[in-house]
Amino acid sequence: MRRDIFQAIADPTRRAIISLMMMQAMTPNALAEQFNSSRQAVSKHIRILQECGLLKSKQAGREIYYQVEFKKLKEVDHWLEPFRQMWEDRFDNLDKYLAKIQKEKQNAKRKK
Amino acid sequence: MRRDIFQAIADPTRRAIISLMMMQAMTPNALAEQFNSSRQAVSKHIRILQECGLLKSKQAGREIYYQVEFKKLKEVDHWLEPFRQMWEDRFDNLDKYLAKIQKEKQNAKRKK
DNA sequence: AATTTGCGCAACCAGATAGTTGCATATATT
DNA sequence: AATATATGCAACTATCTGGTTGCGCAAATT
Repeated sequence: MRRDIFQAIADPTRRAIISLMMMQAMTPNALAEQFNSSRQAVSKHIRILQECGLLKSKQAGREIYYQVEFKKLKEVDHWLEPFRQMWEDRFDNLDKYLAKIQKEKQNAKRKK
Repeated sequence: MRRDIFQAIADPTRRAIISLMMMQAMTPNALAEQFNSSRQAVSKHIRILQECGLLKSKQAGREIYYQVEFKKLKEVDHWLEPFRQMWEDRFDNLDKYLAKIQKEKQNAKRKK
């Protein structure tokens, strides 16, 4: 069973959960009321988010408050890091690359 | 069929493809050689990446060069944006929040 | 012209996933 | 003590996903 953060945020409902819980911890019931989903469906999402470390919980009587562990999102941010400069580069190197390939091929032919 | 960028980068093979193609465009065959996966498996990943706009292609003879459209990754970056300050905040507001809830409940009781 | 190569497409399959339903447990409320 | 509430867990189901296999087509090589 894969259970990494990329997998966790792939689901739109789970992303919505994270957004909803940005400012405050919430209980499963309170969360479920915000969606059309059933409590159990939401609970399953909570479990997945918790298993990958994106949520932590705190029991308060019979209620359980869940809170987002934002630090975990750094992993996504870190993965994006090397690409950040790429999407700022204006130029399109594909054409240049193809031109280079083309030239090499012709050189190879010539040698034969 | 869901086909958004979060779904696309959820798969580790697809993330590896994006990383591999960071510096240069590649053909499906060249890509497949870098993995244990078959050409068809890789081709399927390529299709998914293309469908969500993360790859664009250019035919060169019978070969097809694919290149990452890094700008598309901005969408992920943008989603992370509001959380960025959260993971820098040191303090844990869950305990404060619970204390507040607790106090409110006791006030409610007292009124009765 | 015949063969090889690079590629996409469609059908099929096993395993994962999201959701539902039903049940058990512990804490509040009455 | 009896009931209501908040929650988790397990079983079941439909759908999605990643992979394989087989095929066809177009470009390159012979």
